[in-house]
Amino acid sequence: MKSQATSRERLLEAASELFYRDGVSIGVDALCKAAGVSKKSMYQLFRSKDEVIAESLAARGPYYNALLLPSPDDERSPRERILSVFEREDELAASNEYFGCPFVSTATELKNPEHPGSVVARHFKQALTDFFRAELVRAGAEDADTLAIQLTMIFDGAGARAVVRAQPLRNVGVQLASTVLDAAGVRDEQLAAHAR
Amino acid sequence: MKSQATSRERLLEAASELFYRDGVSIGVDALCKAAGVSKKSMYQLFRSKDEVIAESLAARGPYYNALLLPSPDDERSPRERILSVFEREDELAASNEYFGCPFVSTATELKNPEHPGSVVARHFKQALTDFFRAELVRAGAEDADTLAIQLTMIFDGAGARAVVRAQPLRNVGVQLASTVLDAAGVRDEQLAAHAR
DNA sequence: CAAAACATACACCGATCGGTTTCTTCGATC
DNA sequence: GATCGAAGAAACCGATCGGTGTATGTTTTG
Repeated sequence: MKSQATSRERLLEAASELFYRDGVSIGVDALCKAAGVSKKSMYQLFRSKDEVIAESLAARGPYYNALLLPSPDDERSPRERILSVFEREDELAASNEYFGCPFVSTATELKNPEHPGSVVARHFKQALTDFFRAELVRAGAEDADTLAIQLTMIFDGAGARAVVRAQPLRNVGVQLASTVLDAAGVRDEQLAAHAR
Repeated sequence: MKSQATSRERLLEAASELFYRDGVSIGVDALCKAAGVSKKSMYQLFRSKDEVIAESLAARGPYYNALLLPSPDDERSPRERILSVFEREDELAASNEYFGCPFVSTATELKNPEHPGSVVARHFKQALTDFFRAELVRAGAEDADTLAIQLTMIFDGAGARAVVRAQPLRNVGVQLASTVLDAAGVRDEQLAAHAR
């Protein structure tokens, strides 16, 4: 027993890290070596490298959501719950190992929007938008759809800043999101589930 | 004479297009074939493929700026000049051949922030921020530095939306930028060079 | 203990990678 | 018309690409 995780789990975990850190162009040999799994085994667990890309990205979803999103029993106001996402992202970006949202990065590298990995990325981004939308609805905001998209754009814009390694100014994303919520009349005092 | 452009020009132009459309992983052979230049010639015009990447990106800068930024003798208000950038981006994104900002895309693929191409990308983003900042100063906005960064983030967030091919909702970036300018008190009536 | 199932290491496949070299062809100069 | 340099086509280099086949264990199962 070299580890209690299955070959599949080790493979997906190594893939998540390597594809994010070094790009999806990293070779299958290097990936298998890092995972401690033979190529043969990999190819009978997955049909192709592309499938590994897509599945490792999909597996990253819940983990990444847990990092970013407030827990469901976090009873702060919708506004605070939304802003906490940008605070989390800001913390991540400060850690020097953050090169932007992994889903956007991978989609950027894959180019082809039909690639299974791109589909996963699109779904994840929609899930983030859905989270924002649900909170905005709870807060009673008008035009929650557009606002949710705008918040997602701010999130990815902050990610792009990390990608190009612009000078790290803290909390710019949080401030920007605050401005948008202010303009939309989403305030702290609004109680959850008390949407007018 | 196969074309009036020099080998160098043809190479950089083909590189700009192929690296953007297919990614920087595209091979040197394919690049040279597309440019109608022999590998031999390429390697005596440039030291390495990495140098071609950086120079083709740098060459794209002025062209891309001309596409996005209003001309200096465009006499609209700073606010309108700023918003026009997001309108331009929105038009680009609608064209189905736009996969996000080329500079952010390339930096994402390169991973290494020390790569000459990443340096060029960082400079370009700073130039865009500088444009926003100059307009904001002209409009008399407070905290022009932070606002300029926020506008750049919105720009790149809209680019990320194009990358993941989210459902194309028009003018979301423009609206978002408007909201931010409204909140900052940057209005149309403010005349250029009449900063308070 | 034997048999079957599995996972390993590793050679191998054709293709392509970034980069170099050789040879040829062409056009300008004297 | 002879000479020279620039540029093109293409072979070549070792390395690596995604993917497959084989042969040797190592477990699990009966």
